[in-house]
Amino acid sequence: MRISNDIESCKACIYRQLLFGDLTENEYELINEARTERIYRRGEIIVKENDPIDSFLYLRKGLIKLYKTDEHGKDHLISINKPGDFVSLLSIFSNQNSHYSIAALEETLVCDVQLDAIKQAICSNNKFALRILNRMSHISDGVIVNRFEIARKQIKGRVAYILVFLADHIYKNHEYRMPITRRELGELISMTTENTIRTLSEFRKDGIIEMDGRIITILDYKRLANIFKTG
Amino acid sequence: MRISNDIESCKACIYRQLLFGDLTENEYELINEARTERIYRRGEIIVKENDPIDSFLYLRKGLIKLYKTDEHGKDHLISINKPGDFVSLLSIFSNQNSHYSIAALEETLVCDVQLDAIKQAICSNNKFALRILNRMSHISDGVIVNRFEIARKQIKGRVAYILVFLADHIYKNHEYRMPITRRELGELISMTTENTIRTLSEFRKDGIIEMDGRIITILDYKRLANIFKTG
DNA sequence: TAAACCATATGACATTTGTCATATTTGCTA
DNA sequence: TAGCAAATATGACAAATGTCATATGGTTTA
Repeated sequence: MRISNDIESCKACIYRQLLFGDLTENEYELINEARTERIYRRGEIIVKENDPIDSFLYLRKGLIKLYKTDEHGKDHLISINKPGDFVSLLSIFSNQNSHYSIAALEETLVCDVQLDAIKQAICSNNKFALRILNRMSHISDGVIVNRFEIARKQIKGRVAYILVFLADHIYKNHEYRMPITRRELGELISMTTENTIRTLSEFRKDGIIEMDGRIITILDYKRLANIFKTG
Repeated sequence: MRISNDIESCKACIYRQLLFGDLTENEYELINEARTERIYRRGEIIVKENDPIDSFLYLRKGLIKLYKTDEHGKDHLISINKPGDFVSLLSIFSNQNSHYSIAALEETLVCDVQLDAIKQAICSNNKFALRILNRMSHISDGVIVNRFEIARKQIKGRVAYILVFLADHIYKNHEYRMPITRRELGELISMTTENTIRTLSEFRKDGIIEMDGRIITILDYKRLANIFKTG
């Protein structure tokens, strides 16, 4: 991880409008002074489970995984998030330590705002408070619906769901570089690595996808979407 | 469902302190005027998936299930909640329709506050805004951790998890009347009704629990907790 | 009160998923 | 660049879970 000094960049940041749009100049300056920018490389851990929460984090660029580690040391992914999903909101404001870990899946730019500054802004600006509540509703709903969709499907439906999720929501393209290993994909859908690989191979043999290492190409989107719908 | 007229009751309500404790008399009166009390019998639906959200709901008494219905008409339970879990917060403030249904598992008293009044209180009282954020963090964290615990276990661990959850969190007793059918229990742990029943029978044969219809008695809490820990 | 329906229960068997073994390829580091 | 560790891949078999059939008891409703 390295600290960035590109403080000017935030004047053009999408969150300036999306999240901080209602703040006055003064309030915005307050936030900005409590803010640091950090760059993480693939694989680096941004937050570790049980870390105390004293910052409000948001992604400016990149991709992260949210996960928990069980008592045997096995990881279980909860979600994959891109900028726009304010993941750190989930445990924030509960005055507790984080229930989750966060790690970078690719080069990721994270903004870190001291929680006290955010709380101050919430107290001085009511529209901002409502925006935070609104974002939080969206994010927790998204995570719960995702986990629900996975829980009720069998392995083919689960793999198809993730492949379509990455194509539609993350990369907006039928061809993309898979951001996680097969093992992590298994950890995301609560299946073993072997069966996850087998299912991908099956999709390849059936002509639904093409695989060249990490590069995935969805050849028959309709069929894939149907597998994911019927479970 | 019937409307209650027991408006006086809210002076002694636990939420008066827990959630509304920071409000001024005026703000509290505003909330109170936008409030209705409803009583639901076991089985009645409180909120239906896709209903527009225009109220802030909280349970005063009783027990509810949060669930989604899939395209085949099969229900999937997301959680079981008692007073203190403000479930309606989950989708609220997102300006959307509900992603979930809510139904009463026993006679349940629900307070319904017009969302506009809540928003007004958030805008006029900053401490209240932080309280709402705090509650929301807790609730969504709770649901996500629950789903995570279930996803990573096999059927015995899942059943044990729910039996312990009901004993420790809901009834605070090793003997209780199971609030859901075996089918609903299966829907909660994402397993078939048959295998859910089989697992309960196995626990009974092994002397871990006793069953008399709906009445469950945990005989060997230690062993049950161990099954739920080891998966 | 009888009939219909649903919840509980269990067996037999099919299907899905996990485990273990093994091989090859990829990517990282000394 | 060689060597090592991890990722990808596949087969054989074991274990877990689902499906279908059937039975019984309880509850609701005509």
